[in-house]
Amino acid sequence: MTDVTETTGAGPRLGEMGLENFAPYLMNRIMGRYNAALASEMSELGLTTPQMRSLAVLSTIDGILIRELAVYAVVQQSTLSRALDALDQNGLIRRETDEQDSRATRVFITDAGRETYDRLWPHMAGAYDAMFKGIDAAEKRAFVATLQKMLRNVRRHDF
Amino acid sequence: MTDVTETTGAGPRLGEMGLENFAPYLMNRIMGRYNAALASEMSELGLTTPQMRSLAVLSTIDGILIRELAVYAVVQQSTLSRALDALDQNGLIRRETDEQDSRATRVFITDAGRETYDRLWPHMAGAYDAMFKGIDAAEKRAFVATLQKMLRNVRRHDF
DNA sequence: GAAAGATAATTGCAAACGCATGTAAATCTG
DNA sequence: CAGATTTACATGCGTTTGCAATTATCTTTC
Repeated sequence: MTDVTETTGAGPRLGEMGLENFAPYLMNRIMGRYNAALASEMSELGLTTPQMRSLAVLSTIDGILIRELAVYAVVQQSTLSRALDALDQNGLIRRETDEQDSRATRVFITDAGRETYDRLWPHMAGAYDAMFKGIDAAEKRAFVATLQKMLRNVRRHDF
Repeated sequence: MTDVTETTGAGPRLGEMGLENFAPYLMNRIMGRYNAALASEMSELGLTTPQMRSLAVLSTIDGILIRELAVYAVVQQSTLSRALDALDQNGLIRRETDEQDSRATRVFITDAGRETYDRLWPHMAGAYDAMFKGIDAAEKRAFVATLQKMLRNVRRHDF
């Protein structure tokens, strides 16, 4: 059977398959809203998006290397470096030179950082729930499984 | 049954459900790579991301209002305004005051713009195919259907 | 139908971003 | 094992972005 969402080669143009069937368009629209809504709520907590993401990642993987954190948080390393400066100054994280490799730096979340994360998380959870409203557990599971395949397709790191 | 991806209320923390099961994280990672790869290829064509998206949207919905284009292209209106300046100067689009409402402006893609779109599209199609490698038509359809529900959940416009 | 309020697009300006470079340390090579 | 290359992180600097204010027009209200 023919599938207009199959673009291999020159493929169907966007006009033929329609914007609303083009997954990257939909994903950018959705994440645009999700990120904008969250950024606006974070500004009330005095946090930028890179700062929020850093805390969120560190809440699950503490003591990570800066270059790894940049991948997880989906921010450029130079941007992350400055975000970490701010978090450091506010006592939310701590940087420590790696023991094996003195070029590398590990980042640790502090108790104050965890407290900030605790205030931050309900906003992320709220945005998440809003996004999945009316989508049952099975559909959500299938959706996440596909996302995991896609990430494996496009990522440039082993994580 | 319990579902750790259900975050309603205070919900499970990110650490409990795991980053790799948190859809917004996965979507940001995937779109981060998709957009970065595309942006780098576009720079060789002398186009920025907002310019690329404008042409892509206009290829399917021509003569759209600027404020609508901003929504479809997922760019701030002030950013779009400047992107349109550049596209205009390069003769790829044309701005025309709306007939009913002289505050509003409609944007049209020119023949040169369509030619640029024709050179641009294979890159978008390539990134799209890479992203969905190993994902069959049925899974893709289900995935897009979920995305459409999600967009309806988060969008602030009727389109 | 005039005044007040809302909406469309642009633009000034400060902040944020990303590229390229710098510095330091590790690894690879002959 | 010395020199060359690569890698980690930070930072200088030019560009881009986004917020807020501006201008112009439309809509509502009394």
